[in-house]
Amino acid sequence: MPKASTDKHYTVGQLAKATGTRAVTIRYYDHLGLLPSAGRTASGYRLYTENERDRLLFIRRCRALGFSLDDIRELLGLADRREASCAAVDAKVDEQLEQVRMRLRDLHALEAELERLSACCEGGVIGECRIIESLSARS
Amino acid sequence: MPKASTDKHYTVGQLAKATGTRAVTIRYYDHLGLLPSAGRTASGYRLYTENERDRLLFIRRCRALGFSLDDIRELLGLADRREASCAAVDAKVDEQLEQVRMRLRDLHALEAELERLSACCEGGVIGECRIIESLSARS
DNA sequence: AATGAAGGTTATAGTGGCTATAAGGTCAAG
DNA sequence: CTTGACCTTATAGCCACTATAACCTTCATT
Repeated sequence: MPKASTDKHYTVGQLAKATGTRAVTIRYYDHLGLLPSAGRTASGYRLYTENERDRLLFIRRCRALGFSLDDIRELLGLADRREASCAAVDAKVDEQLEQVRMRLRDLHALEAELERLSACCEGGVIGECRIIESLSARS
Repeated sequence: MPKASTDKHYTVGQLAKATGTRAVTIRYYDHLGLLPSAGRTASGYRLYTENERDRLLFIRRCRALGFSLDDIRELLGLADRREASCAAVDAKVDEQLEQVRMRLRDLHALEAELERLSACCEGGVIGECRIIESLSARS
């Protein structure tokens, strides 16, 4: 890793473009303390370095995997402790994987039920619609 | 099922038990106008009839299928027009089905990526963890 | 009749992860 | 020296609830 120009600076807007994040979202992360200690220009503009850009990219990758911001806060904390065991990281990933699988199971069930409903419509009037019938109480 | 006493009345709590919905949620639906015109006792308690119980069950079934409350408001409107074509109902179901399938595709991709991540952890320290590496910027 | 528990009522604020709006300050170019 | 693109903050809204507070009603027991 040749760290050539490590002192490149970004305003929020530039960082937004560089990372595919909206500026408001960056400010939101700042507000939450996820992207802390941004430097400021004399006039109060945020100034980010490559360090913070990388941190933001890390956050966005985690978000894309479905991690909550709280999860990400933990992951960021772990990532900084280079000598610690990575068991906790692995556990977080496995936990997230399990949650995704649970949601998949739920959605598959939903899909099946919606398919069933869709198939039973024969194109008549609502008074005879099996979909509405199915959704209505007949207990 | 002999529908003996069609004028059975429910307080919120009773309706909650009868439908597996929380009382607060029922009041919330009332507030939104989804479960309108509940009668009131002299002292101001809501009083629901079997009509409203059925309407609530309809809402809950739709919710279980992932429909938004706005969708449900539409579906309720449709369900009442017994002579109208049920094409709109069918379309709503198909649209919801398509959305569920989209979310399924997204989640399957997430699952695959998380599986990949999980598999690449070899149980060392964080400094060498491939998961953290994967999540960190290397562009 | 008094009391206490279990119900009911309202209004308001919080959840998560942003997004939208308002009302203003800064900066480079023409 | 003005225009327009950028930046700043604070606040409110989204969805479908959930939680809290402060109060009122009903019913059973003493």
